[in-house]
Parts: sequence; structure tokens; C-alpha cells
Amino acid sequence: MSTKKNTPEPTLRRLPRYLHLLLRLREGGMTEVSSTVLAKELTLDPTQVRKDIEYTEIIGKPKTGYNIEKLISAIKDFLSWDNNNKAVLVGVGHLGTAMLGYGNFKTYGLNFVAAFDTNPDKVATEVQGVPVHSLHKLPEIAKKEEIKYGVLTVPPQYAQFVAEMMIEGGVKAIWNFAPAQLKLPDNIVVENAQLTQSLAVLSRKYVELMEREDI
Amino acid sequence: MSTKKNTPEPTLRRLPRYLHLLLRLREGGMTEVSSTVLAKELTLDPTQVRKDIEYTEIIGKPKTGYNIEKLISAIKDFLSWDNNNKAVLVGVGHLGTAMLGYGNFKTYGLNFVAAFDTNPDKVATEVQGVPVHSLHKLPEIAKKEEIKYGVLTVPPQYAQFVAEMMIEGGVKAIWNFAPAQLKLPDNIVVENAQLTQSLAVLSRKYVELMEREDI
DNA sequence: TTTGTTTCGAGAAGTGCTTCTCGATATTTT
DNA sequence: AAAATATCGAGAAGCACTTCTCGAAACAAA
Repeated sequence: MSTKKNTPEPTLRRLPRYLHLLLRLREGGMTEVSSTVLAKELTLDPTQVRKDIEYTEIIGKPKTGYNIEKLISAIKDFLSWDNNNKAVLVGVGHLGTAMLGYGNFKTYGLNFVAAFDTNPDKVATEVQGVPVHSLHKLPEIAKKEEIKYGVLTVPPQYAQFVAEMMIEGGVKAIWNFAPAQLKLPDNIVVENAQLTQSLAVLSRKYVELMEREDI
Repeated sequence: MSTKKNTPEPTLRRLPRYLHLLLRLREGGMTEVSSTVLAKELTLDPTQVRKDIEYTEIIGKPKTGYNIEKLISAIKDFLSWDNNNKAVLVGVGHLGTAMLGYGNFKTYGLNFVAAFDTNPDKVATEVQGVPVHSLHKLPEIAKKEEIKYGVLTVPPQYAQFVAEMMIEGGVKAIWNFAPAQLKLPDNIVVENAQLTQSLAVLSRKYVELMEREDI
């Protein structure tokens, strides 16, 4: 039995930030960087940066820090962003279309090979270069293409149903943009990316800021 | 000096989940609900639900729980989602267009009154019913309309610059979708809503799931 | 009315992430 | 070659969020 403990979510959320910064630094010709510099740039604690980097199993050198090239590779590897992870997307509305059009996902290892919708006007077209199929074909196509990632950009009332179709097709990781609570077996990974949650944080922080300034 | 402590972020992220569920329950004709039921439905701990609800200053009754109607109002009020918060959006690309088209934001108190872009083909058009202006007009319009919320959907290299223009126009709360680290005065609230962070969590959880199943 | 059940809310305990402290080490300076 | 400096990595301490425990309160049933 593996006793390796899971990575803390806060750490996972910081890794892409390190990655973006490291890519910028590499662009600028740097080859080494210390936790001190990374921390200052991202307004974090240097110790935290070191602890985070520990998870990638990269070790630094006193006085100089970390090798940027190696660190970039290690983070990508750690997140499996160096692989071509095939994905399906269901719900070709505004958000779904935007997602398909965001070409950079390939940089993050995510490759949309098929999209699905129930709207007959959309079926059999291509959106942003990705073919749109009728929803009922999802399990079949997902199975044949061995797709493990599914992106849910459907209205909340269909989210559960579509998620189950994805699972039927062998999908193991679901990126859920619908404000719905999915009930799925626990060998399926779900990440809820709901904008309303993020907006709640922003809204309340703003309210609290105003209350503080009103004093 | 106000000693009221700020709301924990995890709590803020759960509030919209309660809200969605409560709206569904109200739809179904219910008027009261207990922390036990809310917790089961969202797979949380009942105590946590009670602690979260405490922040909204709603008090429940033993044996029956909380009044749904009051709780809905209290959450909306707490997040200032019952107000008409005017917002600008900068960067009318795929994501920006999707955001403008997501009509539901009004439900969350957010009302887009103007969008901005530098692309002359987009300027002076309307996208999803929202007028698009040239970027240089941002401070002027934001000031005149007294806009406090700004949504950033521009490429990362312009994010800092545009954020500063927003602040010049009096914007106090910035919802940043660009993968860039904004450096702004601390009387400005920033919420980073970067998809890559969410994807990192999903990707790694999937990797860890596979490692566990491989045993 | 009394007994039983369910839930709230307050405080204590527990857990997990963050921050501090410090010895060891690589590099630069004298 | 020795001294000074910057940084890493390990463990301790601190802090914040979550979960547990229990008395009080509301309601239902006997």
C-alpha cells in the first residue's frame, strides 16, 4: 500500500503560478532562481515556496537556488502537463466555445478531441476546430479514443446526467463548470471550477474592505 | 477600530453552494431546512454548515433548522449579491465574450455596463448587449458611472497595465482571469480566477488517483 | 404532563497548512 | 586560505479551519 500522502490543494494552486513565473524568467535568460526571489515576485513566504517545490522532488543548491529548466520540467511532470491528455467537452454554449477556443490548454497537457451538444444546429459542425457530435455518441467515442478527461459546461440540471455518461465512456477526471453538486463514485476525480464561488470571494472581500474604510 | 474578523475563504466558497441548494429546495416548496440535510446534500460536516451559516448572522431553531427564505436573503446580503453592482470588462476575446453572455451574473449582483478592447473591429459594437469602447476611455467612463468592479480578461502581458487603468477609473474590486501576478495598492481587492490553477488541482488529483489504483 | 428525539450553538480538541528557527553548505569576497 | 554571505532543508512552533462533544431548546409522541 502506497503511503505517499496527497499534495495539499493550496500547493497545487500555487504550482501554476510558479510555472508561469519560471517560464517568464527563462524567457529573460535566467537559469537559476532562489526561493527568495520566487517568493518576493509572488508575495509568498520563501519557506512556503521551498516546501511547495519539495513536492516536485527537485532539490536546490544553497546560495544559488533551483535550476529553472529542471524545475519547469518537474512541475509539468508532476501535474502531468507534459502529456497529451485527451479530453471531451460537453455543452457548446458561450463558455464551452470559449474553452475550446483557448488554444493554450495544449500547453497544460489538455487536448480537446471532441465536443458534444444536444442542439441539432451545432451537431456535425466544428467549433474552434473541434468536431461537435450529438450527445448520445459520447460514451462510444470516449471509449474508442480512450479519453480520461471530461469538461462539463452544461446547464446545472443536466450536469449529473452528462457526468454519468462521461463515466460510462471511461472518463476518470471531470472538470465541472456547472453550479451543481455531482454525486459520483469515488474512483472519479471531480474539480469544481465554479465562477460563482470565485465571485463570492471577491464580493465579500470588497464588502469587508468598504467596512474597514468606513471606520 | 472594527475588530470583526474577516470571513475565511473556504467559508466564502461554500456560501454559493448553500445558496444554489437553498434555491432548489425553495423551488420544491420547502420552508425550513436543517444543517444535517444541507450537509448530507453537499457532503459536508453538519457542524461546518452551522459555523458557516453563523457568519450570515442567521440563527436557527433546534429541531427544525433554518428558515430557507431568510437564509437565502442573508447569504445574498452578506455577499452584496442583492445589489446592482456595476462592472466593466476589459478584453472582449473568447472568454470575455462568454462572460458578457452569461446573463446569470445579474443574479449574483454583477451588472456589466461597459466593455473595453483595443481591437478597432470590436470598438463601437455591442457584444451580448454590452457596448464595447476603446480602452483609453476606460478611466473616464468608469469614473462617470461610478463603477467599482472590473473584470480582466486580457492576455497576461497587459493585465498590470489595464488593472492600473481600472484603478484610475475608481474601480476597487478586480476579478482577474489573466495568469499574471498583479501588483496593486492594498486598498484594492483582487480575486484571481485562473483556470490553470483549477486544472492543476484536477490533473494532479487524477495522477494521484491512478497511482493509488496501480498498487 | 412526561419522555424521547432532533437540532442548535458554544467551547474544546484535532488536523493541516504556514511560518519561524537554525545548522549545514555552496559561493563570493577579503 | 579564511571569512563573509546567501540559501537550502529539516524540525518546531504557530495559526486557521474543521470536527468533536455536550448542554439547552424545540417539538412530537406516549
